[in-house]
Amino acid sequence: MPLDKPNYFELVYQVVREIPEGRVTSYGTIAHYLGLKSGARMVGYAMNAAHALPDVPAHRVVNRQGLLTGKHHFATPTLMEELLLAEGVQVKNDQVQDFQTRFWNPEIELGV
DNA sequence: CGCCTGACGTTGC
DNA sequence: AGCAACGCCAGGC
Repeated sequence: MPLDKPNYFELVYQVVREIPEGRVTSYGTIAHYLGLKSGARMVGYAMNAAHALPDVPAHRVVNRQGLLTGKHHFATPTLMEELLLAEGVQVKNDQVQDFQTRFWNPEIELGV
């Protein structure tokens, strides 16, 4: 793993990697957890590069609305939806159902 | 070296 | 309550 990239990406990867199956979280939450106040975009940006890493389930990371905003960046626009459905996450019209219930908070799950 | 874009979020109207 | 604009930061051209 080349350290040419900022630690950002690795930090994000670590958190995303800790996301349990059937659970989802938001970019802003990860950003806030890492201290990237308004770096929600950066998290999504990191996800873009994360597509190369197999242990980074980017499909479990959605926006604040629980909407699959990044599905278009996957191999296929339906892959993200498929993966979530395969994990038991109900997805309707590119939107995660029971998002609030499926929400995974790193600050709580990881113990801050 | 400077401008534009981008998997978001928040605030204002 | 819905829509628009701004802010933040990094990578690509």
